[in-house]
Amino acid sequence: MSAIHRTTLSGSTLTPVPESRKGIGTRKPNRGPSAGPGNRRALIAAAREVFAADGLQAPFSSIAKRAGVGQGSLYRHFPDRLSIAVAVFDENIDELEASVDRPEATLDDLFDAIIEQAAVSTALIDLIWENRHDARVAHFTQRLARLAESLLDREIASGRVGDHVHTSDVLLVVTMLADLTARTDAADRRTDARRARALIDLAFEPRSGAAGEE
Amino acid sequence: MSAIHRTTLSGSTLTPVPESRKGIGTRKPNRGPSAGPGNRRALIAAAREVFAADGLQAPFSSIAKRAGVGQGSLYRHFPDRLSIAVAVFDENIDELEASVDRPEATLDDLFDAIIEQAAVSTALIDLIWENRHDARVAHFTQRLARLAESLLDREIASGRVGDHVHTSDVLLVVTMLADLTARTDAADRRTDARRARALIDLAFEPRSGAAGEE
Amino acid sequence: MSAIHRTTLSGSTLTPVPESRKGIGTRKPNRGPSAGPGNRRALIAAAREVFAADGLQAPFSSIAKRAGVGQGSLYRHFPDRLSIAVAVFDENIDELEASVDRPEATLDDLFDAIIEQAAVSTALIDLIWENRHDARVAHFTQRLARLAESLLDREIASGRVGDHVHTSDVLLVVTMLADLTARTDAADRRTDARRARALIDLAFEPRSGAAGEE
Amino acid sequence: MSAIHRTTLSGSTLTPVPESRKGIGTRKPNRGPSAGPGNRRALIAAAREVFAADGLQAPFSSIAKRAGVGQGSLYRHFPDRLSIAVAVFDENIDELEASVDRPEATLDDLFDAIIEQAAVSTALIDLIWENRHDARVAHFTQRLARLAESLLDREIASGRVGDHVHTSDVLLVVTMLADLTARTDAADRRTDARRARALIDLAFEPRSGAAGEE
DNA sequence: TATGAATGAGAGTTCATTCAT
DNA sequence: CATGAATGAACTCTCATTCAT
Repeated sequence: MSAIHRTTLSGSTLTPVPESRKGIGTRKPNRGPSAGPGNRRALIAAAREVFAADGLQAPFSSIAKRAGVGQGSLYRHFPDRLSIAVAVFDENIDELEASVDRPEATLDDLFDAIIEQAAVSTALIDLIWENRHDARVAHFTQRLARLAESLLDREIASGRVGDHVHTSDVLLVVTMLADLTARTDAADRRTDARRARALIDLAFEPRSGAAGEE
Repeated sequence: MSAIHRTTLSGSTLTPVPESRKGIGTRKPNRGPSAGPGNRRALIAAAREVFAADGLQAPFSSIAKRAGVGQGSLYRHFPDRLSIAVAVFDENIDELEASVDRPEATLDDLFDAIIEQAAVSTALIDLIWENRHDARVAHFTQRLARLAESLLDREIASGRVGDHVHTSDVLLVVTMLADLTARTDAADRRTDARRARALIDLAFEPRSGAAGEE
Repeated sequence: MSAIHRTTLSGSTLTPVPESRKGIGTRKPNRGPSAGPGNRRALIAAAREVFAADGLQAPFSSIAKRAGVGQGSLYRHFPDRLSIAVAVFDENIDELEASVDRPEATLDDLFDAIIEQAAVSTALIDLIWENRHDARVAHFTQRLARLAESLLDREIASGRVGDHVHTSDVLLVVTMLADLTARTDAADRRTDARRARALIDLAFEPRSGAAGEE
Repeated sequence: MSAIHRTTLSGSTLTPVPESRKGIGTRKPNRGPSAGPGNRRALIAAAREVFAADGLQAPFSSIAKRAGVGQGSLYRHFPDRLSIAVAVFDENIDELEASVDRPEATLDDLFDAIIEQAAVSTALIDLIWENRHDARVAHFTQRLARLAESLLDREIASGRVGDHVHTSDVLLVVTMLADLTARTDAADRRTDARRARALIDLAFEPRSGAAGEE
């Protein structure tokens, strides 16, 4: 009965959205301004789940519903799709930094983390690349770049990666990897990811002819 | 209170005659069945443009409109989104084969051709990967694979590519490349593509241990 | 070639902003949630009229239009045809009970009331019989049965109806009568109904062999 | 995938219509004028099946499809819904006459035959009563009346039916019975029909006070 | 400030009817 | 005269956004 409007081509319906038909007219009491921060967190969490399950084009209202929050509040906190998407992905980068910003972390760790976030990453990638020029987005392209750069420097210094590799290469590869993993369904994911990683390793390894770093 | 929908049979169980159909419609003349093939071609062309401009989720009706064809005809020729997408991409693969199926063609030519088709390729990729298991799609995954395979064999034989590379690697790379190019907007496209190609070359080149270089 | 549907997020994966919504719309002001109950009543009244005039298959949207209510509100209150039909018919049964649930009421009163509701009853009957097994419908089959039963008991006790008549007979007769009256157009309605009632009287009257009349 | 347009309230999908997607463009050869009568017969048979399976509001085109005939031919033979419905029901009355127009036939036989035709009879009844005043329909109201009359006369003469019963009563009863049977689903059909028949018998039996015939 | 109902434009799909072949 | 593709209006249902409470 639902899902008629869904496109024929994408059919992800992971979490079937509670469908809380609690009868019309039972209105949650206005909890007042103090609910603000809590609502914001709930909305971000809900958006993450909804985007993961239904993609970036999921009904905006379903985010509010899943967060247990009024539509109005959603609009207050996040006036458009991009703003909530940015909030979600900001958290994602937080995670990324948390798991990668250690002295002993390697590029491989970054790739692992990216693959880990695959489901949400489809959206991430779509977002990053499509809105590359939006101010709100630019800032986390930079965060990602910073991350990539520090990892890369270390890897090159340690000789595990050739100095022909630039930060932009890493970002390129992150993009591709995220994309690839996100598209692939669970069954093939591991295989495809491994294959891609192998290619990346080959491309990144120090080149024989090069003197490296003296 | 008066009967708004009078029916053909005058009883309410029967199909109401749409109010507007009674009027003197200024409808495009029925060009007859001979319009069929032309319509089909127009639809595919329109779909290509529409998908390229607005993505795979562009209003289905806009395809009909751009093709200058009735909605019904669109549905007759292509009962769902996938079927017209397949038609478009079939043509794409035709082009691909045409430009790559020569004895002297290289993998680089394939990559060039893919990048050339970038705009439409977003959709292509979305399609290929999301409907990987649909019979209609499977067949051109195969066409693509065949293409990749013959090119790869030749490249390996000529020593330009290492024999550690498999057809599936080529397909992976094609996917990633198409995706990347499609997302990138015109300005950065050339730069990004060149960078990605460079990485691919590194990953594909014959490995030192092999008989390749000395 | 130019982007017809620019999206909120500026990327093609996101929801396009409908061209028209940008313009200065002359849309009816949002009267707020307080309009709810009024809307609901208006919708039921409109549905009654529309169903009566055009049958159960009248355009669903025409109900909203006649009620002066947005389509969305119609769907919020009544997610499908059956639910609004049930609401209408529930009111009908209310009326029926109001006019028949008196100590001095007779089966004839019930029949009169049914005939009175004839126009809406076509739909009623179609509904009751076609969705006999739907939970929402079952409940008012029961209300009707209860009504019929209490009337019947009284009639039999008073000797006006034979005890060979069961509640199910009354329901059968109610169905048939409603159907008949609904189909008949105004001119013949009175005649046909009278004739049918006469037959019913004959079928229901106490049988000679029974203890009824000495 | 289909059936979206179907009303929520009616869900009869007995015969799922072959769905002969024989590819677009394979056109049956024009068999010339000689196909006329055969087509007509095929159309009537198809209409009977389609109406029985999907009701009177079944897609007009599905009749042509099931008959294996072009839409144009359908329109040529039967310019509107009523005309083909009339043709179908004419055949029905033929059958009725065939099975009832014997000296030893009784009203019960008529009722049996009507019940037998139940599936198609829904439509029949809808038609007869809604278009009672259309010239094309009037004629078979008459045929039916003639049938009823001759049976009734015989029954009254033989004393099995009271002379308080008129032809119009029989027609009324036929209508009601057909309607009832048509609506009822297979499981309850027998029970309901029996119950109704019992009531009819009571209503039709010779009345005690009446002197009968003599 | 939070809530969620109200609003209506639009997208997808069906189907009556026409008409070139 | 048969065929069946073409046409497009109509109908259903969805969802972004506003706004009274």
